[in-house]
Amino acid sequence: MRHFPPFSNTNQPTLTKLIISLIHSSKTTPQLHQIHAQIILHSLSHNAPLITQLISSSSLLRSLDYAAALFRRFPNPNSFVFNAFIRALSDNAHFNSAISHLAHMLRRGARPDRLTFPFVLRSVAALGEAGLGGVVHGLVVKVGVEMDLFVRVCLVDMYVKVGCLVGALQVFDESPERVKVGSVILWNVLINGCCRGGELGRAVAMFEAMPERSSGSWNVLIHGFLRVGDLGWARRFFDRMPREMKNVVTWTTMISGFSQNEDHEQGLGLFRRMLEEGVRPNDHTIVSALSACASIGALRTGVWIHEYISKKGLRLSRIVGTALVDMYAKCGKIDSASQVFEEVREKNLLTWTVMISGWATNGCSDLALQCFEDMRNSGIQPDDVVFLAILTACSHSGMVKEGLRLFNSMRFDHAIEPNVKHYASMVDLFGRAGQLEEALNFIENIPIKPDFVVWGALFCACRAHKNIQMAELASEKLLQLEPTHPGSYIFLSNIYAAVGRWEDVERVRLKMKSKSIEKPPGWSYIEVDGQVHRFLAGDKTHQRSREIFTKLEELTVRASAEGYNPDTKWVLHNIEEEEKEDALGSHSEKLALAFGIMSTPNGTPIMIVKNLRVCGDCHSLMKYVSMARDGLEHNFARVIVETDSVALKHLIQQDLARSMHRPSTALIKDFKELDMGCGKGINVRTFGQISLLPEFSYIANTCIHA
DNA sequence: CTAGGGTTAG
Repeated sequence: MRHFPPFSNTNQPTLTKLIISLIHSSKTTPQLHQIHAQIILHSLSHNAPLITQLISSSSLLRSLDYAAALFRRFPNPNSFVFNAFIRALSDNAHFNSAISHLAHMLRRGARPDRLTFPFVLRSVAALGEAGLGGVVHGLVVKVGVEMDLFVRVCLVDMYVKVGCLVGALQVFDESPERVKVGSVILWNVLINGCCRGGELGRAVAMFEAMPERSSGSWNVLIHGFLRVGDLGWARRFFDRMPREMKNVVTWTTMISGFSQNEDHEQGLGLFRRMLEEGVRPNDHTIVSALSACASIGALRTGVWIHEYISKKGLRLSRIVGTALVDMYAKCGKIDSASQVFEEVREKNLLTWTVMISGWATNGCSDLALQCFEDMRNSGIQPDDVVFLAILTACSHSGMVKEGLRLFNSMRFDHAIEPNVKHYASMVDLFGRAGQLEEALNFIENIPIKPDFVVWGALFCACRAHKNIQMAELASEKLLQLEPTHPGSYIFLSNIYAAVGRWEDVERVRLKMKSKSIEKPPGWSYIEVDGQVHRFLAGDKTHQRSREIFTKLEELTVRASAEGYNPDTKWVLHNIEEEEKEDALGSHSEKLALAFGIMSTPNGTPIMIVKNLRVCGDCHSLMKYVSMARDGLEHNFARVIVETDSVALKHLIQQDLARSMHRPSTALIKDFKELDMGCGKGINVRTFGQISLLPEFSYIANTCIHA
């Protein structure tokens, strides 16, 4: 924009219109600066419409500081200027400020109108301030704009979001009939409110009663069912929804909803169907699909989505890029993750966090630390989550000093108050390194109440370093904190088993039984030709069940011929169940792997063991991985273990992830076996991801490369 | 006299 059109002989209204259209077409803040300069040159800086437009455009371009400067310099802002600025504040999450500018507006004698309240109400909703909501509602009535549809919609929405369904219903009921009939959106907002308030029955009733329905109504209701985990009803309404009404939002809602309810396969199935039906995915869709891939380790599907993005020439946005990095990292393809990471322009904190924890969980602690340094050098301020990732990297690789340094730097250099997860990570850091006294001392000095995970970390360290007194102390705490958690008993039993106190093992087992605490069954997934199959222990429901069992028998025979003897020392014996499973030889992971081997003689079985609960499974699992490798021409198998068992996390982490860092020393027993099974020229590589957060899933990948 | 807009995919 070197040359401005000759303005001298243009009259003012035309000029204003011209400049407004120029502001509209601006794509960057510097362009706005140029236009602003011209506005000043033409003595138009008191022109309210122009400044209004400049404020909203700079807000759109994320330059709130500039918008604020424009607002402050404007001598007597009228309601237009105020409205634009309040909206800018609300759009940029400055909710308190947005609300206080309404008061400011009243003091300055600018009259709020039907376009002021929506953004103030949105801010109130975001803050969840029910009391403030009532005050603003009062003002709406006082100013006399409560019959405006836009305002009403925002009022209802506000009441919904501050958790006041009664208020929302009241505003809706008070709305004149013509408004209710004419406005689908008012219904949608209220149906959404009923869903959020957990009143699904009411939501359906309103849905059936409304005069006409557009896509949004269906989407809101389907989303409501998905949010409460009712996949069945979500599906029923989705199927009932007319085909031409299903838009990107509908499909994305379904994909991410199914995935968030742990049905990642159906989520991905829906994604495929969506493409078949010719609906174009957007960033939201891609991210949901990728996150489903990451959860179940569906690498092939993930790669396919990556190829789809490239093929369609879609720009690798920051959010999609971040999702891709995460997917590759969680599927164990850390080199691909790193490659994509380099391609992402304008990385933000999340992008860096994903990459850093990717390095950390894939066993590359020094690269994680390096990445953290790079992030700081690029001027991005770390938060509590990055620190958790980086502390994990330290504890995985035995860098106690570095971990302690970072922990202190977090508090003193960055003023980030550690939370319970950081404390757990520190206990893990000391404990893993064998500094048990330091770990215990640390727990005793933390300012908040240590939770199950903190004591669990100490316990696992005690077990690893065979300190039975401290282990008993820890497991006592665990039992106090979670008396019904099977893990509490398994912990205690394990430590007794480790030192051969079998009568104590039995005592714990009986105690557990008398309280009828049981471990829930584990299940396994395996991806074959991009299709994910799921198995339970002893599962005979698979179409090719007979073949699978035959294959499994063949593998079992071979395993024992190779001298495979399950080491049950670490297992909490649930005799009946174990015997049953062993007799059938049908642990879920064995079934899955047998199926994988028989289905992909030349391919890459990727197996996912889900919700694994018993420590011993890990052992047999490793054996089967090595067998899978034997059974494959390509000498490559991948196993992903997902569990919420703290004990198992630590076992796998110690047995697998650790040995990666010290490949030459102290290979754990499982590992020796695995190593032998692999034979010459095979490079065994393992990596584990540990999360100390119980709500996070745990994934350990094992790769055996030729 | 005039500029500016709402719900649903975390």
